[in-house]
Amino acid sequence: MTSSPTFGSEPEPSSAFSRLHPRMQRWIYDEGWTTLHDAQERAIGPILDCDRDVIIAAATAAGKTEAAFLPILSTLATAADESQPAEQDSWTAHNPWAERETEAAVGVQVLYLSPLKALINDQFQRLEHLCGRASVPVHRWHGDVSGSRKRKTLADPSGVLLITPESLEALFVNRGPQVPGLLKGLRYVVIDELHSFLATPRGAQVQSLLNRVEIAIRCRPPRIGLSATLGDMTQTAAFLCPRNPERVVVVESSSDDQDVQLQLRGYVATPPPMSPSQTRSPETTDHETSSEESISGDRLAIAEHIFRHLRGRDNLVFANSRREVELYADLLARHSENRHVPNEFWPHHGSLSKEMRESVEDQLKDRNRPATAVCTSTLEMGIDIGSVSSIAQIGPPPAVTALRQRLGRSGRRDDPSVLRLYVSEHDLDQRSCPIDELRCNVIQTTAMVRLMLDHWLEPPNDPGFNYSTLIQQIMSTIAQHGGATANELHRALCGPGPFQLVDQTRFARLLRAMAVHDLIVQASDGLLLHGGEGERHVNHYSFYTAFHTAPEWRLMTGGKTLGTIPIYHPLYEGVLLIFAGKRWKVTDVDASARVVDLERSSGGVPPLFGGDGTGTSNQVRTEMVSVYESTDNPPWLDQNARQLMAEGRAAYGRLGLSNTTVLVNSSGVLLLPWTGDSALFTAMTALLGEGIEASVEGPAIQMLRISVEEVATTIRRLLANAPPSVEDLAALIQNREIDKWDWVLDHTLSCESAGIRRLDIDGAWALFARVAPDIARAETTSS
DNA sequence: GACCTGCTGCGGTCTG
Repeated sequence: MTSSPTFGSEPEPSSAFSRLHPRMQRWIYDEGWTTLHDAQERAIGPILDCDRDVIIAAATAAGKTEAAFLPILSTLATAADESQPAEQDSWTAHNPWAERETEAAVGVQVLYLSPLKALINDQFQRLEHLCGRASVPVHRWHGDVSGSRKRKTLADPSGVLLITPESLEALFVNRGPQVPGLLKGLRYVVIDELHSFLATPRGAQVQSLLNRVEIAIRCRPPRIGLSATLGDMTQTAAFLCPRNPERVVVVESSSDDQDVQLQLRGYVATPPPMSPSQTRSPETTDHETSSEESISGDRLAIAEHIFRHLRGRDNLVFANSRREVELYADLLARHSENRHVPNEFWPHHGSLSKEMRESVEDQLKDRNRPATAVCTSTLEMGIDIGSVSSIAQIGPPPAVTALRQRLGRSGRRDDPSVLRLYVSEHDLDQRSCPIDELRCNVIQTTAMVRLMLDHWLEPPNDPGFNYSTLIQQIMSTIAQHGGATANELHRALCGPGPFQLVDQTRFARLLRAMAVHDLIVQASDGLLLHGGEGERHVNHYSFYTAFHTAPEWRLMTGGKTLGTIPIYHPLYEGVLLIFAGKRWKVTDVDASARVVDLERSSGGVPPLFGGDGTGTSNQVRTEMVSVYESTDNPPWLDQNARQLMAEGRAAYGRLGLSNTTVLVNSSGVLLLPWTGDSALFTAMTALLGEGIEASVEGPAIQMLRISVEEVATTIRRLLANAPPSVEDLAALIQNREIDKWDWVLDHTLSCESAGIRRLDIDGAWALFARVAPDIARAETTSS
C-alpha cells in the first residue's frame, strides 16, 4: 500500500477514518462513499480499542454491518500484518501447505450470530466483498448449509463465522471437544438483530452459549450488538454484558426521524350481505357457499380501498393473523380477476412453504414489477427487500414496537414513510355492550400512534427464571463434556447472565425434576449423565432450538407441499379452506404422518390457526384515557374514524367513566380500570380464586350474574389481607406450561416460573385499590 | 384473540 486515499470533500479525513487499516480505507474509497454515517464514525473507535462491548442501534440495516465490520476487519488486518513479516509473505505465497497451516492455527476470529438463516445468506454476500479486501475468509453455518461445507470449515477454521444460535448449540452437542480449537483465536462476537433476542428463551440460549464459548477459550472477546432503535437501551446493554452493563458503549444513530404520512381509516362491521345461497335449496349450501358471501362489509370496503390505492407499487399490508392474511389476499386476488388485471397481491406468512415465501420476496425486490405482500410479522424485520412505497395495517397493531418496526420498512431519506391504518368497530344496536360503545379499537389505535409519534415504545418483558432454557443448557453441557457434576454445571451456567436468579437450592430442585423424568441420572461418583429420555431428546435434531413449536400438518396437492398449519386445527375429509391465496377441498387426511391432501375447489372458508396471546401494555391503556378525555381530533383520522372517535368519547361521558371505573347493570359488573393486560389477567385470577367468575374482555374485567355487593365484599377482603405470593396465585392458573421444557418442572418450580412470567401482583392490587372506592359508591347507589 | 425464529448424521441414489 503506497498511499492511503484522501477521504471526502473535507480538508481533513475524519479521525475515525484515519484509524482504519489502509485496506479498509481503500475499500471505502472504492465504494465511492464520501462520508461515514454518524453511527459508523462513532463505532470505529470503541471497536478498535477492544476493551468495551458496543451496541450499534440504527433504524435501517444499511450501514450497521459496515459500522461493525470496518473496525473489526481493521483489527484483523493489522494483526495479520504484525504476525507475518514481509520476507515470510513471499515464501507462504508460493507454498500452499505453509499457508494452510498458518490459517488453521488461527481459528475463527469473529463469531457472528443471527436469528435468521436468510439474514446470514444476505450478510454472507455483503461480507465476502468487504472481507475479501482484508483477505479474511467468511464461512456460513446453518441448517441449509451442506455437511461437506461444514466439514471444510472445521478442517480449516478461520476468519468470520456466520452462524445461528441453534447451529452453535449443535456444535457444542456434537463436537464439544472441538469447540476450543475452533474458537481459540476469537477476537470479536457480533450479534445481529439483538433486540429480537431480548427477554426470550432464545435470547437466554444465546447468552448461555456465549458464556460457554468464553469458558471453552478462557477469555472474553468484546461483544458487538446490532439493533433496531427500540426504546431504552438499558436492558439491551444488560443483555449484552450482564456483569457490567454500564460499561457498554451505545452508539445510537441520530438521523432517525423521518417524515411520516399517516391516515387512520374507520369502518363499521356491517353483517355480510344476503348470500345467494340462502335462497338455494339447503343441501347445496354447505359446499357451494363462497367465502365472499360470508365476508363482512367492512372487510370488503377495506380490500376495495387497498386495491385502489396500493396497486401499481410495492407495499406491505400487515394483518394480525394468518387467517386474516389469507382472507385479504384472496379478496384482493379476486378483485384483480374481476377487473381482468394481473394480480399483484400475495400472501406471506410462516405457514407457507419456503419456496412460496421466497417467490413473494423476489417480486418485492423486483423494481420493474409492482407487488404487495399481505403478511403477518414475517416481513417485519430481517431480510433485505428494499424500501416499499407504503405500509398498511389492518386492525389495531399488536404493540407500539411492532408498529414502529413496520413503519420503518417504508420511506427513504427523501421520501416520507406512508402508513395507512384500517380499523373496524361493531355495528351498534339497542342491546350493544358498553365495550362496543366505547369504540376501543379506534381509540386504542389512536393511542398507539400517538405514543409512537412521541417516541415511546414498550420495554421488553421480565425474562424471569428461564427454567426451560436452563434445562436445555444443562443437557447440552452434559453432552459437550460427556458428563458433569451438579456443582460444575451450576458454576458454568448460573453466573451473571440469563440464569443468575437460579440459586443452589433452586438448581438442586431443578436437577431432581429432570431426574424424575429420566432426563438425567447420577453415576455412583456423582457425575450427572443423560438418562434414557435425555439421550433420546439430545439425539434428535429438534433439541437445538430453545423455543417451542406445535406439531404441524403438511398441506399437499398433487404431491407438492403448499405449507403447514398447526395440528390443533380440526381437519376432516371434505372440509373446505383457503390457503396460499387459493381455495381447496380436503381429499385425504393421514393422521400418523400428519399430511393432508387437497384439491382445488371453488368455495371455502379460511382455516383457523391456533396460538397464544400477549397483551396490551399499561401505557397504551393510560393513553387511551387521555384520548377519551381530550377534545383534540388528530388530522390523520378520516371522517369515519373521527365519527367513531366522537361516538366513543360520547359513550365514555355518558357512562361517567371520567369519574368511575365500575359499571353496574342487569347482566353484572364491569371493571374498567384502564390498566395493562397483565394486571387485568392477574386481578381476574385473584377473583377466580375467590370463587367469582370473571373474564377479561378487551380493556375490562367482566363479571356476569353477580351483585355489586358481592364484588365489593370480595375486593375488600382481598385488600384487607397481604397480597399473595406470585407462586400461590400462579397455582390457580390452569395451564402453566409456556416454554418448551416447562413440562419437566415440578409444582413449585412451575408456579414460580409462570408467576414471574405472567403475573403482576403489584399491578393487580393497585387495580383493586383503585376500583374499591368506585365500587363502594356503586354499592350505595344500588341499595 | 397472534406472530416469528430453527434443526444432525447417516445411508441411499445419482452424476460427471
